[in-house]
Parts: sequence; C-alpha cells; structure tokens
Amino acid sequence: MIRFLHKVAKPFTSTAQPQINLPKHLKPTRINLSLKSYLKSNPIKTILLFSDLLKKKISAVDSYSLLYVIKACAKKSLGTEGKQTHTLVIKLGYEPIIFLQTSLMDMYAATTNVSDVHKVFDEIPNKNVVCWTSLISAYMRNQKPYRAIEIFRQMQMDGVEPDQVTFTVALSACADIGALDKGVWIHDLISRKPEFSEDLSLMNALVNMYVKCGDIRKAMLVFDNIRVKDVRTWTSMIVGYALHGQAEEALRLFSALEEQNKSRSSQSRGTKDQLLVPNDAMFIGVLMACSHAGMVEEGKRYFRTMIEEYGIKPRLSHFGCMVDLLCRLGLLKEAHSFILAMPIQPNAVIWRTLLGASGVHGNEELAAVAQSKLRELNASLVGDDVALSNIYAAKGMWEEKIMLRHEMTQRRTPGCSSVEVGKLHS
DNA sequence: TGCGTAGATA
Repeated sequence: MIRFLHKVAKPFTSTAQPQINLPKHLKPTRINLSLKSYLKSNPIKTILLFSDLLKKKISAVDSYSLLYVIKACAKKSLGTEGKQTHTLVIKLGYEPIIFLQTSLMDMYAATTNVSDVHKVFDEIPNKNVVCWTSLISAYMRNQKPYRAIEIFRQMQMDGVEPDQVTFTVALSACADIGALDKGVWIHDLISRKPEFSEDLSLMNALVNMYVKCGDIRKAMLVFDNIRVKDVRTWTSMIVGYALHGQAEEALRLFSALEEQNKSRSSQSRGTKDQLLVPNDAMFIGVLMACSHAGMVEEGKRYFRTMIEEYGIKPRLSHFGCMVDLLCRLGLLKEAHSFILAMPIQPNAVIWRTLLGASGVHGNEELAAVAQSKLRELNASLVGDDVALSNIYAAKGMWEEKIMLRHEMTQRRTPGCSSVEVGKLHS
C-alpha cells in the first residue's frame, strides 16, 4: 500500500474545510503532464510520483494531479489508495470539481462496490449527464442491468438528456436482459439525433442489442447502415448469426471480411490501418458457428487458420468451442484427447461439456472421468452428479448409481434458491 | 481534466 496520509479519514462524511482556492491552474503543469503520461504506460509510477509530490511540494497538487492519480488507482484496482485520494480531494477543497467526482465514481466502480459509487453520486449537487452515465455504467460493471435501466429512466425523469455514451451503456443493459422493447425505444430516441449515427461505439452497441434480443434481421439492417465498421461491428454480427443457428451466414460474413481485407491490401500499400484483422473474439464467433452447425472439419480448419495465419494464441474459450464442437457430434474420445493435449489447464466449463455430451451419447466411462475432474477442480455442481447418476440409470448400472447417490448425500450442502420479485432488482 | 460497444458449456 502506498500511503499518502497518516490517517485515512472517511471520505464520504468528511467535514474538512477547503484549504486551497479554486481554480489553481488553468493549464496542466509540467509535473501533471508527467503524471498523465505515466498513466498509460505505468500507472503505479503515476501514484508514486504523486506520493512524492505530496511529500515535497503539496502546493503543486491541483485538480489535474488528483484526477490522474484517481485514474491510476482505478486502472490498477487500488481501492485503499483511491480512498486516500478521495480524502485528499476533500481535504484540499477540490470537491466542487465535477470531473473529479465522476472519476472517483469510476474508481470506486473498479475497486470497491456500487454503493460507494452511489454515495459519491448522491453527494454531487448538480448532477450532469456524465455523472448519471457513470452511475449507470457502474451498475453495469457490477452485473446489475435491471438497476442500470431503472437509473437510466430516473435520469430522464430528472430532465437530464442522455448523450451517446448514456445510450451505449443503456443498450448494453437491454442486451444483457434481452429487453427488446426497451432497446427499440432507445433506438427510436437515437434516430432523432442524426449525428449519433456517426458514433461507432453506439452503433456497435445497437447491433449487439438486436443480436442478443433475438432480432437478427434488425441487427443486420443496422450493420448494413454502418458506413465505417470496425472489428467489433463484424464480431457482433458474426456471433449474432452463430447464436441463432445461422452458421452459414456467420461464416459468409467472416469470408466477406477476409475478402475485403484482401482487396484493400492489394489496392494500395499505405492502407494497412484500414484492414480489419480478425482477432480472438471474432474467432470465438466463427468457432461457435461451426459448433452450432456441426461443421467439424471447418471448425478444425478455422482453429488452425487462427493460430497459423493470424498468429492468435488460443485461449480457454477457443479450446472450449472446439471441445463443444467435437462433443456435439459425439466425437467424445477425440474431445477427450483434445482436452488432454491442451497446453493450458482445462476448466470446469470444458469438463462439464464433456460430461453433458457423455450423458447424451451414453458414454459412462468418459462421464466418470469428467466427473472426477470436476471434483478435482472443486467445481462440481449437484447437477453434475445427477447427470452421471442418470447415465448409470439409463445403462442399468444400479450399483454405481446407488454408490454415487450415497456419495452425494454425504457431500451434500444445503440447497439455496432465489426468486426475483418484480423486475427491478438483479 | 470526467461516462461507452464484441467473446465457449448446460
């Protein structure tokens, strides 16, 4: 821990009086430029430099330096240092600077919890669109999409007009919960501002919302209307087709992108930055498409292309897609060898895929292997035992089934269930 | 000087 203060006061309830009048500097000072430059390459250095500055020349600390150090704490998930900086903001009298308040919200979202974010938000007297968006985004980061949408509505009732960023986050919340009606409503609001259609992040969020809410036709319409697309635009659409079982469309789109790249690179030499090189996320979409369509040979070919042509190191999710692909076609032994040959340790998702497929294809031997691996990983769920037990039953292996049931009751932990009341909390 | 979008299983 890097200590800025001898005693860390409670930032939310501090009654410290401002010691420095605002604004101190109209332009960033030289030291601030250093703090800012390290923020990108080495955020810890920003914090250390700031700590030094505080000891040697506290009068040089202004709202810019505080901002950069707050951002550094957020980047490195340093909650204690972030809280100390918050205390400093109050002690030095920089509370009225709204930029600091929004970055503090962002810092708490990254380091502690949403309730701290909400406390900062509540204490801002004149909340603007960025404050509201930061709050919505904080709820999204903490997997609370229902609450995010609720706050989005609250913001509008408060008479604050959403900007492109607010809409982007709100659409992502709709995508998360499959709220097509709300997504369409937001799309309508966006359409009233033609300049918003130039915002690629917003358009990507719109494509993704339609994809996740199941309206693939509308997603494609939006996709087609985006003049300058990026890798994320293409990935959303490829994943969209893959998720909806339209594997051929997904792969057609992937080929179209490859074609586009080919023709662009042959046209002129200086357009390398115009190439949209497929990345690891896009290949997840491609492999998912092959898996859902049972295209095992194509899947293997794309897996190789990814590694050999594009130099992408497969991650756990890519291996997972391949295991899924083999398992769906009942190639259980091949899937098992594939898992054993993986250069990284397979996780519970992968073993559970094999377990599920062993159940479907009645292979009790591999089901037991997968089951024991899940137990080794300490990741076995009651459902996994039930899956294996069902296979034993289907095969008439009653002794094994009884043994397993006995083990299950020995290891049993109390069950728990949750009920969602209304739709407001998630 | 502050807020943003894609990604394996069941």
